[in-house]
Amino acid sequence: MKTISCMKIDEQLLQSYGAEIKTYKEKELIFREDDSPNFYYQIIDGGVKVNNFNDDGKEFIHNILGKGQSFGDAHLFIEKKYTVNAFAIKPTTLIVLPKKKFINLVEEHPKISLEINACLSLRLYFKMKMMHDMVSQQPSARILGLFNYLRSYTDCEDQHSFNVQLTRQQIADLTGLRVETIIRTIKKMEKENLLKIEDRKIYY
DNA sequence: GCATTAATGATAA
DNA sequence: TTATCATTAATGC
Repeated sequence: MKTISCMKIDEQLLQSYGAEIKTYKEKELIFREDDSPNFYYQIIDGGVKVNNFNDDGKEFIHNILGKGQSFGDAHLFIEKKYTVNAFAIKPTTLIVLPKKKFINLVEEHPKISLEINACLSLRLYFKMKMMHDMVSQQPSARILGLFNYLRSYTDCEDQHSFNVQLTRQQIADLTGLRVETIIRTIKKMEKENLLKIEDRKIYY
């Protein structure tokens, strides 16, 4: 079966609809909780994390995105405010298209509309799979669930050599576990051949 | 040197 | 068993 990957929208096309290039510094806010979604965002270069904070002020990361990926798209089809924040985690260049123009683009390009549908569906599918693993008490199950989810995003589906480009702290914030638990668990998992660690980098 | 990230040990819940 | 706290080592700028 041919998988429909999450194709980014052609940058030229976006620009022909009036998209702008925006740059963000590390740790700069892109949008915050309760903002009204007004733009389609696609990453040209850099990285973005989507998170929020619980009552104790602890961070929970919902997602970390890289080059070529879009975010916040689901909010453009509904009238709801953001429930999360988005931050640049490194110097980042985005291409940004206002909501109305995005809708125009989608209306005039049914094929792209279908791709966006497939993309959103795929994300939902893997998110649900991950949620299933996340309620597990076993730290290794949560980590595996997260890694499977992350791998589903990447184009390069090289089995066994997917490089997890997250710090252990970020993995902890994504799984709701402590960083020490992550460190100790992934070492155990390496011994069980569930993943590889080379040069402190995690390969799954 | 300083900041960040990773690793490890001790102890409490 | 995991969280928490403290400490130390390694890494990158």
